[in-house]
Amino acid sequence: MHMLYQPSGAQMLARKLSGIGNLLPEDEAAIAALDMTVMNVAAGHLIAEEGSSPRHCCVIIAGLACRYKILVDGKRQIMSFHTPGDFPDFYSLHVDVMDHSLAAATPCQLGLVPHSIFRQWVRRHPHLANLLWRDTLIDGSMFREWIVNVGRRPGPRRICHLLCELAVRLENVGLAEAGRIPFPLTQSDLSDAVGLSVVHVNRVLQDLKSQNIVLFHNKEAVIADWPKLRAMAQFDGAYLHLKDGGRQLRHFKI
Amino acid sequence: MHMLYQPSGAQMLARKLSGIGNLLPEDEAAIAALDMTVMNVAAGHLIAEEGSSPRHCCVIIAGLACRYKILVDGKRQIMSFHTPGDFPDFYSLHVDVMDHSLAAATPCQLGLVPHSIFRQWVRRHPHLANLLWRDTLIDGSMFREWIVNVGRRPGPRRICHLLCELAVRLENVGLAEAGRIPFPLTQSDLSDAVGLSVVHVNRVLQDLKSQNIVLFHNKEAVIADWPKLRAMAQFDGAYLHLKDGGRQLRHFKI
DNA sequence: CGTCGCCTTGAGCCAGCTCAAATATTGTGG
DNA sequence: CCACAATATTTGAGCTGGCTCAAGGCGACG
Repeated sequence: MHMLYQPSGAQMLARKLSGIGNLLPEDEAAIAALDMTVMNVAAGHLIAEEGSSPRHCCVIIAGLACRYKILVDGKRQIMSFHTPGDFPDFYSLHVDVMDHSLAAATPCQLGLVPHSIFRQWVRRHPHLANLLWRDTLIDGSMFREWIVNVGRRPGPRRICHLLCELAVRLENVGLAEAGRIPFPLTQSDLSDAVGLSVVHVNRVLQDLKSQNIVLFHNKEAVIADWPKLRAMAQFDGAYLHLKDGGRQLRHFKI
Repeated sequence: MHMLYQPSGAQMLARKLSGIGNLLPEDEAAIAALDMTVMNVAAGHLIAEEGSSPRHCCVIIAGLACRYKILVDGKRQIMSFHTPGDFPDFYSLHVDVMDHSLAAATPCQLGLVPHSIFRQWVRRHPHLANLLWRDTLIDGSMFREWIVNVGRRPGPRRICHLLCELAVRLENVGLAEAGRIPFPLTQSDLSDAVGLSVVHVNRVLQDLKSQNIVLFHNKEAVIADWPKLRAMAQFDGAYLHLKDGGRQLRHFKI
């Protein structure tokens, strides 16, 4: 993602976790010692399929992944996006069968970690285990906010809200700078995330451009007017539960 | 809830947990030894407020609770309902501040358990801890399905899906019988849960009645035609991750 | 330099909305 | 047990945000 220096999986994981809580030196050591198999997945390809039972969890090193379900009439609903540092199929540790699919929304680099390693962590590092648990609970918070978004916000607000969330989360792992975030999604992905039609999403985006709030160039979103975007979305990032209320963020204060 | 015999909080909790996994004898003992303060909350009253930091978790003993957020324009979105045996503010154990409100949708009886007790459990009973973690992850699964419901299903399907979920979950804790479930919600609650207007919900419900699929009498829903309701909802309960795929259910096979 | 995926635009339509008022139903105090 | 208030449901009518269908433009990539 527009970086020369490519952080490792362990580094991304540490960044992510220290964004939502404190890592003890012992936890940092455990993470640094993590031996993950690196794997590349092409855009659109499955990482874990609905109905399968993974034997490992993946940490996203680079790229953007998403969870989704496909309905019988072919409609798709995306339920979350995952940025580097996330470990979105962690829940397979405690839940036997995937009830949704996980795919690479863009080309992704993943680190695979066998379940057994994480189970060991949980046993040996209770503090780290609590932080992992906290992370899965924050995941739940994000789902709840997503429900609100899709259930009660009109189209434009919905899209703005999603942009706000992505901006804050990306900055939190050091992947956004100067009001500019990687934004490699197609309008069709976006529409499946916010529960609108592609055509409508297109029209809303044009509107945002014409109001000089967000611009899209070259797989990046340039957030030209963060206060306006935030206001339009009625965005309050408390639900992300970042350490210190996200005060360490430079561009996208929540 | 239309029962002469009123199970205790510990009993409901044990039922709930054994519906999603196996309890060891040691776990059952820990649950039975649980000393909770029983408390009643009137319909519509808050159990835990957005922005607060509870020092205890509550177990629902009787009644129906819901999580929701209120938007600045006054719209409300309900993100989940909670039936007896659930412990919906468990996440306050690992997340400092409530990012949504939890309220009694109907008169509720709650058992309050101090955080310290649950923390002790987690330390001393790793098997039980994993089951609690599993429960919070299943909560996440339900949120994801709720996103799909609100994001991509047309109104009637949405409402049917919610009814299916409630039916299965209530039966799972022994609170549904003969195709009949307690259904104490107002149409306004329902509308805030599915993201539709009250008027529209009313019309859909009338339609369901006229097709003889579900009838509503006296705070109960009589599911007159489960296969039809299930088909209408395109309901697949896999996401509830009940033990044995929910095969122990008698009326509402998932 | 063709082709494939994505974005854009136009036009007509409809599911679900809002507003408003009538009619149950439930709860309360006397 | 009744009267009255408050809450919930129902109905009608008109409107609109977002949908679908269909076609055209335009990059990117082999």
